[in-house]
Amino acid sequence: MGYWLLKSEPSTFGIADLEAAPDQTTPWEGVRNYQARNYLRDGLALGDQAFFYHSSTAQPAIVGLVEVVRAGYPDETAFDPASRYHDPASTPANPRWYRVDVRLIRRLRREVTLAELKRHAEGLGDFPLLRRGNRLSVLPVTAAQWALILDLEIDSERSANAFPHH
DNA sequence: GCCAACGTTGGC
DNA sequence: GCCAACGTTGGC
Repeated sequence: MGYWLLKSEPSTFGIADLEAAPDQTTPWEGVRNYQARNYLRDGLALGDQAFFYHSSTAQPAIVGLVEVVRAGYPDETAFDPASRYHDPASTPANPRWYRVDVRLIRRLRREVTLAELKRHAEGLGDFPLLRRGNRLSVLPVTAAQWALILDLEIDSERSANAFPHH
């Protein structure tokens, strides 16, 4: 099973919006970056899990867990001139952009903030979210990173001790 | 194909 | 609101 991190600005679509959505499920659409598109089209598989991350907000943080309930398929918002995500270069015959459907597994018991993740940078290893200048809105997470972050959710001190600095 | 201009992202 | 990072566009 694969693990991922999905960014969203809570002012656009936050964890509360997902909670309120029918079946707590939403298409993850509007992604207009090729690398992120490739992950959505080719990487995220049915049953994969992902962190729901709030970006561009006062306290950037991982706030929930979601599951992929439909693997990559064309993002039809690109075909719609009325959509903010419209892209005339994408057509039904030759779609340029893709989306997946995700369903909420649960909110985290507490938010795991970006600042906290940075404090555990050493234990997390090469984590794309912490890379300088990172702007990818869909990014892969290793099984070890997934497990460490879920430990942080429960007990940040214990997790810090489990991955000590020198 | 190069690269300057421009737009967007996203932390602070 | 600022600004660094960086992807995209378009002239040449």
